[in-house]
Amino acid sequence: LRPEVGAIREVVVARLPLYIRVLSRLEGEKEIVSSQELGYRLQLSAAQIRKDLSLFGKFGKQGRGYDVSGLLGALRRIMGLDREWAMVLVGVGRLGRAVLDYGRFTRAGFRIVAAFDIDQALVGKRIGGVLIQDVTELGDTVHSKGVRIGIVSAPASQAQGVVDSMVGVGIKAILNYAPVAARVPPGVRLRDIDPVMAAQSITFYLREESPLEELMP
Amino acid sequence: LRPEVGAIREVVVARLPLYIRVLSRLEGEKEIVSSQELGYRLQLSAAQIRKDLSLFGKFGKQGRGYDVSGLLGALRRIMGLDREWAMVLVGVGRLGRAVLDYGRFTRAGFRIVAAFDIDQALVGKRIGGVLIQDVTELGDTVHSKGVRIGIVSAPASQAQGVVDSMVGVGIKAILNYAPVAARVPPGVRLRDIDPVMAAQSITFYLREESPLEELMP
DNA sequence: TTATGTGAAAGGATTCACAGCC
DNA sequence: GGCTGTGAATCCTTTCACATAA
Repeated sequence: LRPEVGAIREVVVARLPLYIRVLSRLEGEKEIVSSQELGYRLQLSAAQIRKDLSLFGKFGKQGRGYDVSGLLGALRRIMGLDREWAMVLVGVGRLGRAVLDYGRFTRAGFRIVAAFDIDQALVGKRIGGVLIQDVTELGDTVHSKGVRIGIVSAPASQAQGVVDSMVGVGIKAILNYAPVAARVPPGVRLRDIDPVMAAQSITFYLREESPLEELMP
Repeated sequence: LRPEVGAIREVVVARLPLYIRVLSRLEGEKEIVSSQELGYRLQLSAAQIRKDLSLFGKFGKQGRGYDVSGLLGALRRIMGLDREWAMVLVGVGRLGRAVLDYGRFTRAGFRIVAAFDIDQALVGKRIGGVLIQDVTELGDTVHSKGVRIGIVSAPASQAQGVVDSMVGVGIKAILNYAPVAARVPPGVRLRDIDPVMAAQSITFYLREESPLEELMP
């Protein structure tokens, strides 16, 4: 078993942070956990969890289960979460300020090291301890601080442009808060954060009135 | 072809809001769009889009494509987005206030009609025009206003309790901003909104240092 | 006895490829 | 010529079920 990053499927990678989240909560509470209990807590099957973990190694002991803090540490290392990650944020409007004020990134090891905007009234100020710079300085900061993750909190109309600039200066991973389907070249990863889409994906199940057939052309 | 809500797969339902998002942006810009162009903009295959849409009816014209506003309207009706949805929010801390201030829900047809907290210092105040009530009044408000969607913005330690209360008073869909794997009974839909997990799911691809093999037990 | 790790089987989702229509 | 709608084929994901180990 020689796992290559490319051999691990994206669905699996997306589940590991879930495992990390429950394990963190379990740590201190109990030493050992079974795939069954993890599955119960995450509403996943026990087999799924065992198979996911088996892609990266043999972490469990038969007849017992998994060592909570051992597994947690291993998953953190696998995901690259045993270090701090620097991020830059572009777009210091209302949304951008909320993101800067959001404490959970810091607690999880993600540090926003600089923020950018085109509005000269904002440039030079600090929000949540972060200096706001002019967007033209994006490249310099990204290079000098070795940043690889960007947060787009610009308005929708400017989001693609911001994404392009980030890609241009070498950013490899983007969290996009703008409600647009941005395009990125291969090799750059994009994650959309859009609470409205989450809400919209749920109303389908609430509209048991008017059956679908009536809506069909 | 008689589509039943239950026959439509969840992956498909999750994509429809994406289609709605591009179509809204396309509306006014052009009249007709092909599955090819939609696929290009969303980084999906044209076949995928045609197959998804075909589950709900024949919306396109061969040789031409899809009528942008016609398709947009149809998808909105299918998703139940041709009406306003009332929501309640529980947990008016920093995060809750940011959600209340976030204008996009309103613009998308989701109205937060009431907010709840246990902190008596907050009860009676208004944020973004929304009255903050004591949590004990949750049931009354949900019933009198016919609310079916809840937003959990309480601290992690209280999130499951809030979810349970919401379920108890008849809420059927929950947007969970708390970083916990909450459990809901069958029939209640839950969507997690967790920017930190989004960030964590991306670092795996950034850590090409230290190959996975070295991390294996 | 209990619970992992894992091939084999089943079940879903996506893509192919083409008939049919504009 | 161009593009949809759709069975068939492929690919991917999840579950089953059991040998294996503590």
